[in-house]
Amino acid sequence: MGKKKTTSAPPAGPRITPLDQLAEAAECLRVLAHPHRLRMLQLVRQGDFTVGELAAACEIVSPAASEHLRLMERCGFLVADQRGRRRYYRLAEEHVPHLTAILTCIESRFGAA
Amino acid sequence: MGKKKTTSAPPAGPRITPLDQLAEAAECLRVLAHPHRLRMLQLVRQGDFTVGELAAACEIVSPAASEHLRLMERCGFLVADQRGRRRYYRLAEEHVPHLTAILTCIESRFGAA
DNA sequence: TTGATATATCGGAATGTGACGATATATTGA
DNA sequence: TCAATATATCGTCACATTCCGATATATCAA
Repeated sequence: MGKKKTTSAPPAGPRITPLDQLAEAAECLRVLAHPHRLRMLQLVRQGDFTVGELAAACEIVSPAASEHLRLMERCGFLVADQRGRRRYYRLAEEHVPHLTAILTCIESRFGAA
Repeated sequence: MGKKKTTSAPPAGPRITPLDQLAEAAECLRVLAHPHRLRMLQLVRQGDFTVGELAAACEIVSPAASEHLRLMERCGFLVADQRGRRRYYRLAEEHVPHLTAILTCIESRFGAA
């Protein structure tokens, strides 16, 4: 039972995260936990899209898409710039790695055409 | 479509997932989207734990922990075996890769002691 | 200007979730 | 057997979310 310590073993600590940090993480996950929002994220990963385009891709009306997009903008996942009467959404740079990780995980499990 | 976009991207498939699959994915994410459940998953990644141990680690009462654990068991994330009056939970083998990916993502963003 | 388009916002109904307390069941140990 | 422990279940309540329809605002096109 002597703990044989190999070189460069990862930190053996129990790797737990404070509960208030996990609460933040859970909030982020709740934002992701919606089929239309997931599809919107899949799309904006590949370029800019307008509210109407994303609504059509999700087969929902624009007002509904607008709310989903604003939610994701408020929590920092998306950024938008307005050009004329259109509003173009794209992924926020800082979240690209995390969102990519999660979307890749989902696609590996549920497939992507 | 935005014409200012540099459309040099190859016409690779838009990598979208059918909405009903995304609905399943969203359900899974909703299960994960809770601070106590996230901590439970962090713990059971490192071995088996009883309901009471997980409740203590989350600073909640056992009945609450019991419900969270049963939810994660029903959706396939956890498996349990009963030994005496204790019930030991651990990660379901088939979900280890996906859960590891997501927990790693969370820990990289929110830290883990 | 007028009319059409794109997006945003509001109100309300339906639904679901989580916390909580109380109780129930089962197993161990004395 | 009895009492204590470990876990499960139930009922209820407060709260948030989602969807829908209607309306509001802003911008473009003619």
